[in-house]
Amino acid sequence: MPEAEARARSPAPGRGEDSIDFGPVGQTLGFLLRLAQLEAFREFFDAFEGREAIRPGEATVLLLIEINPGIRQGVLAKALMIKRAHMTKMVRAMEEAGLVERTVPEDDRRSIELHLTGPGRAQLDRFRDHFLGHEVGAESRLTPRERAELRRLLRKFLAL
Amino acid sequence: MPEAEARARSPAPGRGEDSIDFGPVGQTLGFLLRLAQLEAFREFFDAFEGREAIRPGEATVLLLIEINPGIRQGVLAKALMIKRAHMTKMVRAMEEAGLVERTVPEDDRRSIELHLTGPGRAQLDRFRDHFLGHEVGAESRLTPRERAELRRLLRKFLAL
DNA sequence: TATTGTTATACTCTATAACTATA
DNA sequence: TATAGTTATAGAGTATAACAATA
Repeated sequence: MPEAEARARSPAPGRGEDSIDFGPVGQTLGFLLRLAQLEAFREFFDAFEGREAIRPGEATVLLLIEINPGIRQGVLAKALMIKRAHMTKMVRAMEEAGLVERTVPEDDRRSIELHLTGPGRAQLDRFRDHFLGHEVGAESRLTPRERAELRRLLRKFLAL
Repeated sequence: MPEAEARARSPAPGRGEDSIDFGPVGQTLGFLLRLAQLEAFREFFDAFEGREAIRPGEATVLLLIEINPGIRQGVLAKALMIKRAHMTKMVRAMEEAGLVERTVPEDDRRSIELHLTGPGRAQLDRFRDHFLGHEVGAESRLTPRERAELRRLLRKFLAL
């Protein structure tokens, strides 16, 4: 395996043979949030390794449609902070895959309401527990109390 | 301005005329970190609006080279959790822009050490205060104490 | 054999703007 | 005149693999 990039499963980003001083950069929320998000997604992909390839974005969309049946595309896009153009492509692909259904409501025929199909529900059932149950950062670093506090602070930051 | 996407400067992601129930998804760290990072970057770009176009990634690289003179490309890439191939392109562009200098050390002639040039230092001086001084989430949502605790938890999560 | 940086390729994500159909 | 969704295009970012030089 001469060039497998090794998927650097090291616990710390910059700790190895060579260390690095992050200085004041390492105290800015923007920088910390970026690294933390990368680390969280890496843990996610490691956890789903070998299983069916479901991406965080698509999984989230399915879960949100399930819990908000008939939600409109634009509302979903705004909630996930992605552009409507991107949401269109995403939802279209999921429609072609037979996972979601798109219907035009009578009261506003410009918009499109989203519902899960049978297969969509079935796929959700397959990954929901694993997806929601996978606790990021559970590997010793943060205590359960700290994880809860981190969630609380992020939700307040986001005004969720 | 018929289609300016309005840069949705709303305080909350999903709060508007239409609301959305995030359900259990809104309690997962991965989801919260992703949204928080997007929000942080949006605040960053809003704050730098109109000023010279410096991107967070490049600014971070300059700041880290300044504080770790002679740091090798690979070490920098690992610390920032980006691939070496991407770091190559980034650093090459910055070299062409005259901001950094790349030298081959005697003890390991495979590697490349990075230093700031005069112009690189000058550009750093121009944005450093604004970049480091810009406090993400300062707009009322989190108290200074909460921001400090958030930073602490993220650093512990990242083992920084 | 392994590692550092490089190049090339492809795919995802994102940003922007113009377009349509509705409102 | 504005809005919801669409389409097209371009640009970042990222992943992957193969390669040369060096260790």
